[in-house]
Amino acid sequence: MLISITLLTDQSVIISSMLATQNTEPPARQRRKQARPSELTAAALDLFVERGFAATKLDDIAARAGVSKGTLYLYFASKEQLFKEVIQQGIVPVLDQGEAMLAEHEGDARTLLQAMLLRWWELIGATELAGIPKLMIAEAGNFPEVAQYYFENVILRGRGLIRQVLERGIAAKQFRSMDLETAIDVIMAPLLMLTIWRHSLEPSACGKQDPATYLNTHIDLLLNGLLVKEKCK
Amino acid sequence: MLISITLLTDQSVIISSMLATQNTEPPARQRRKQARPSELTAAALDLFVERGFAATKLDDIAARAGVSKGTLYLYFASKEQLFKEVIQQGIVPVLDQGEAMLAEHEGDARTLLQAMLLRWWELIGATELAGIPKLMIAEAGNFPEVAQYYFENVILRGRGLIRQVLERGIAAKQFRSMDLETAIDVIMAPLLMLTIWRHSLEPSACGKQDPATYLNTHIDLLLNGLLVKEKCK
Amino acid sequence: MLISITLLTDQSVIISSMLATQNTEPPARQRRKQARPSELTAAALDLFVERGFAATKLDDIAARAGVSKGTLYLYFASKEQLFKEVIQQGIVPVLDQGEAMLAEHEGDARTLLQAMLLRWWELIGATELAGIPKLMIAEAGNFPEVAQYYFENVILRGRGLIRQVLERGIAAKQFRSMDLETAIDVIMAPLLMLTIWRHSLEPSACGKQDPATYLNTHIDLLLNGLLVKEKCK
Amino acid sequence: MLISITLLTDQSVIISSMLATQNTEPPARQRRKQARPSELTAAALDLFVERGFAATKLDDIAARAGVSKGTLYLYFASKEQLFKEVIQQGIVPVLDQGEAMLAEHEGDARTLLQAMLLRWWELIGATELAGIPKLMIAEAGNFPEVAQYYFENVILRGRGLIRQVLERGIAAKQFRSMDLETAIDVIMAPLLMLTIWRHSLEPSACGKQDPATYLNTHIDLLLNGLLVKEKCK
DNA sequence: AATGAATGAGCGTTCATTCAT
DNA sequence: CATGAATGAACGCTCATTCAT
Repeated sequence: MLISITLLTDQSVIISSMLATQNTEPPARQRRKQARPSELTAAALDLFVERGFAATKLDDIAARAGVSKGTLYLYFASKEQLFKEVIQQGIVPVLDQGEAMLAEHEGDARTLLQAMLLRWWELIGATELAGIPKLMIAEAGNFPEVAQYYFENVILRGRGLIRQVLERGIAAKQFRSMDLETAIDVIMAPLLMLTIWRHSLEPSACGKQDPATYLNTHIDLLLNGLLVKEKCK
Repeated sequence: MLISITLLTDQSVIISSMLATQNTEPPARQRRKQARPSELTAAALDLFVERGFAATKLDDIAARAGVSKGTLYLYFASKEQLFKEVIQQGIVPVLDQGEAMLAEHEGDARTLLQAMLLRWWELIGATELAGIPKLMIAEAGNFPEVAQYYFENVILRGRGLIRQVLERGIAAKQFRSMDLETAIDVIMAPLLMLTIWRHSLEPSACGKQDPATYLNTHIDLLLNGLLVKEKCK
Repeated sequence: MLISITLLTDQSVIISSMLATQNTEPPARQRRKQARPSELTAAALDLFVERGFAATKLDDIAARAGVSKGTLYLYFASKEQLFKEVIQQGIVPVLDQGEAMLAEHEGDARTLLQAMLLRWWELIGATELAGIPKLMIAEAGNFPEVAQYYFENVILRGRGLIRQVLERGIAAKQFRSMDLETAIDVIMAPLLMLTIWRHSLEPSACGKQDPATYLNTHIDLLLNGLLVKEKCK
Repeated sequence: MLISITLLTDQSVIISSMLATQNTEPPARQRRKQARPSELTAAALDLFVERGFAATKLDDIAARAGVSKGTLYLYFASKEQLFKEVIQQGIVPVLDQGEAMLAEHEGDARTLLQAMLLRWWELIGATELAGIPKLMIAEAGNFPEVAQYYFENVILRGRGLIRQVLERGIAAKQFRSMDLETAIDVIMAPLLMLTIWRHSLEPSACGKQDPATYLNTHIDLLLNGLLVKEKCK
């Protein structure tokens, strides 16, 4: 446990530094035609997350992106199509990175699990992509086709990553044997809730502690549990 | 752990029986005047959860409730007012029960924590109220006033219940010392995610294990952690 | 020819009196629900004829009918559906009358032909229905389905009426033998052009003679031809 | 009549040969600068006739002409201006030819009338210009200024041509005396209806006889009438 | 109380027109 | 000359809200 605490402390530093690394601007101005679609989806993502699909007006998306309403239709056939591309183009690339990371990683399962959760925070939780889970949850009922896509290409793949880590740890007798699927839920739920929270009720709440502490405590609890360990005499 | 397992097994039975206890029909037909408003909010809740506030038409709510569209305006001044009452009347009463339960409970913190989570499932997770968290998350951005109300009267009070249990357990040296607020998050997040999941992506997903197993595993992991305990020689 | 002239003179009187018999108002005010659709299609017909389908705005139709734009959608699912009903409900009933008339008529073919053309003028040419041929011509390319319907239920049936009269006259040696289909065209074209003219270029033209004279001259030319008859010595 | 029949047979040959003389391609590729405007109006005419003015998009015109949408504005100040030029440049030159033909023609009125109607078919009815009457009819209400122009420069001049022929025939005792204006209508209506028909409902209709037969029968009926001539003993 | 016909402001979408390249 | 990205006014259609019955 002492090691663990020390490690966690170190990670706090790492996480904090990660949080500062965001939004590097594109270098020059050869934008327009190429950059436009992602500018538009970025604006749309913000507003869809903030207000939901139906309550977001195309005028507002266009205004936020600094274009006129008609311009949206040069790039997306409809509001619904815009929604689909917001989801698809937004988060799928991240999964590729995650799977690459798992493949190349060496080392014990515990360290790997920590690294992956931190990486998730770095690539999703701390970026604007963090709004997608809330958005997808809110709109799944209205876009079952997109929900299906999201389930297969984001959720299943993401769970697969965690599952492999847990299996590796159980095989190495590092982790207890457990119901894998539920364990994945328990691991991811606090992280997802954090991103959901930040895009929903947090503005109506009072103070909130920093994510670094949150992640550390979550990982600590996850690894060691709530109960006081029996003393070894 | 052996004790724990036994207990969990027992709880499975309890939970399973709880899951069967739902949807008790109102006894007779003295409805109309008194029951109307709650029939309308019930219909509205279903549709708001399924489609979101903006995408739900008053026609559909009226149709589901079996009345005409104009009738809604005999009971609610506007669609927004209907939304507010759906939230307020839906979930606040449950908190009263929870606080009463905590006040009268005696016994060790571990048992109390288990009992409260099971009770939460019984009163919220297994009922139609389980849709409210998803709904509130989705609409908080559009109804900050309702979000504020929800935060103060549902979230803060609910967290207070868990916090007291944790404090009791820490004081009795049954629980480790930890960051309380994060611990509350970690405890509640999987349960909340379960209800959210059921009202969003689950229809697009394949099979899902039963909630009893889920709750048991969650509590087990929560209490004991992921790591293999060091052997005591 | 002397007989013919006398007859034509009489017909002028008949035609003139026919022209005065129009638009008898409905007696009472049990209208609303029943009368609304036909009020709306009447307003739509006027504007569709005047401006064409695409150039007619729903606002204008609603304004002319004295209702709001939304009201149109209580009776017609779309602008296109409104167009279809304007055509179908407008002119098909008239064909029923025409076929009934033919069935009961006795007498020589020449008189019957004259009577039918006059009847056509009375029921179509002199009413607001006269706008439908122009409308259908202008929009056939955009609504092939409606055009198909119009062809089968209006044009074919109408031509059938004329064809029977011609066949009756040829059998009785009253009419010359001729290519029937072309003869039908030649008979109807001036009448159709008259209605088309009145709903298109007439407002841009100067004076125009009265329809009674027009019909008389047309029938006279039709029956006797342009050439001076060779004297019989 | 025998003479007449023989003549008509000859005319069938003439007409048939005329029908084959269409769509002569421009010889070489000195196009671009000079030919552009007429390429654009030709494309516009096709689409205006097929769909009407309002329902024709500039994109479609540009696409059919093989240019970009912006290019249209290098030659026409607006869509409305394009419409005007389609009408004006399309049909006015033909009237010049007609008037020239009348001036130089010698011979009896009957032959002249036949020749003029055949010529009309050759220059208008059998070419793409045949779409203009339908177009003008459909859009007169929306473009009164163009309608006025069309009336004065096409209709009045065209009627004048026929009127002179009729007057010549009446003066020569070849034609009966009649109401001239109505006679012009009766003569032209079947021809106009033929062109209108071909650009509107014909695609929705079944088979159609050939124009040569149609013209012959029309002229025969026009000259001799429907009634059986009284036998001369 | 309950209805449902009527309303009209508002939104998604289209398309004639402009203009920088 | 020619392009095509961008615009914004306008239109079809929706739906929360009202009110006469």
